[in-house]
Amino acid sequence: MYSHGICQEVRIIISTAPTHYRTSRIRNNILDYLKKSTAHPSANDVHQFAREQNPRISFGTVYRNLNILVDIGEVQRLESSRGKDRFDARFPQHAHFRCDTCGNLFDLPLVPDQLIVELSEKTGHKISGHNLEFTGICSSCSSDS
Amino acid sequence: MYSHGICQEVRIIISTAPTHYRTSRIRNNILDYLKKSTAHPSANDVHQFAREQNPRISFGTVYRNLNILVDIGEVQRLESSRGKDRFDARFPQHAHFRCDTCGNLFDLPLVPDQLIVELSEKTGHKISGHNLEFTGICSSCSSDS
DNA sequence: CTATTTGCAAAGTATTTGCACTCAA
DNA sequence: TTGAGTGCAAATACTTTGCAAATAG
Repeated sequence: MYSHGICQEVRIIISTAPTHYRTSRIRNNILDYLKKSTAHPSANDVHQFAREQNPRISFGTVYRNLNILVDIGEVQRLESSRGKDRFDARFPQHAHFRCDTCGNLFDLPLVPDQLIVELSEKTGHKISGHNLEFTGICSSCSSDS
Repeated sequence: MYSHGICQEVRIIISTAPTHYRTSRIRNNILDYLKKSTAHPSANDVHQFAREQNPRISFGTVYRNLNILVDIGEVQRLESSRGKDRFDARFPQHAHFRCDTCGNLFDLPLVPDQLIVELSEKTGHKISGHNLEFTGICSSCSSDS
């Protein structure tokens, strides 16, 4: 250990998160895409879309932007996808159904607001988000058999 | 490409899954542990528990057994955990609440049977499973502040 | 005996991160 | 000019898999 005098470099990093967000064309494009899409795209889907406009856009950028959009509440992250998150920017929020056979993700006509009020009252927890997924066999797959 | 005569080795593997399951002490222990636990253990938790009894039990074995238990319906896999699955063997099934502050997972008094009947009727999908998670700040964390 | 289960280590998959550079405000 | 955004590649975290040895029925 060397010491050349009494000066030392001291770095204290409190937080690496930005204090505010700037506008970014990529982020806006991603949000538009998610708002228009009904397919609940995965990060990979978003990446492919973004590359159609600018082939140099990287996975890192896609993931960072998706995390920011989730962070600021513009996008809902659907975590139930067995190792692959999906994203949904369409409101009002709703629940989803995943078909075990074809893998498709469908919207369900379940608006959880009332449930949330009831559960908050019963438990005392402040509920601010949800991730509601049902699974089974979709109507199309079950009529095929 | 070489051909030494007309004989070829042909392997057709239809499925690698066993035709039935044997009893396994490890698997039974894991199931007992999950039935008794209220903490919604992760695969890592299960591994640690299993190693208390036999330190040589590997992650592969734990994951394989958890997958089998989910497969045969003894255990519910909670996928909403941001990269880390958790497991629950307590029935009747229920919904969960995850605290964004302390990270704990709580049970919610929501029995989805009625919901499932309604949604099946409305959509025509055959709903057989679910993964219902709400998020926010738990009562304990919100009273701390 | 025969197919399942296991330990071990290596591979796989989805996501995050460090760094230097670019860009918006 | 300053801090946020980006591309790239490497790192991380969790889970699965191939193989030979052990084990249940």
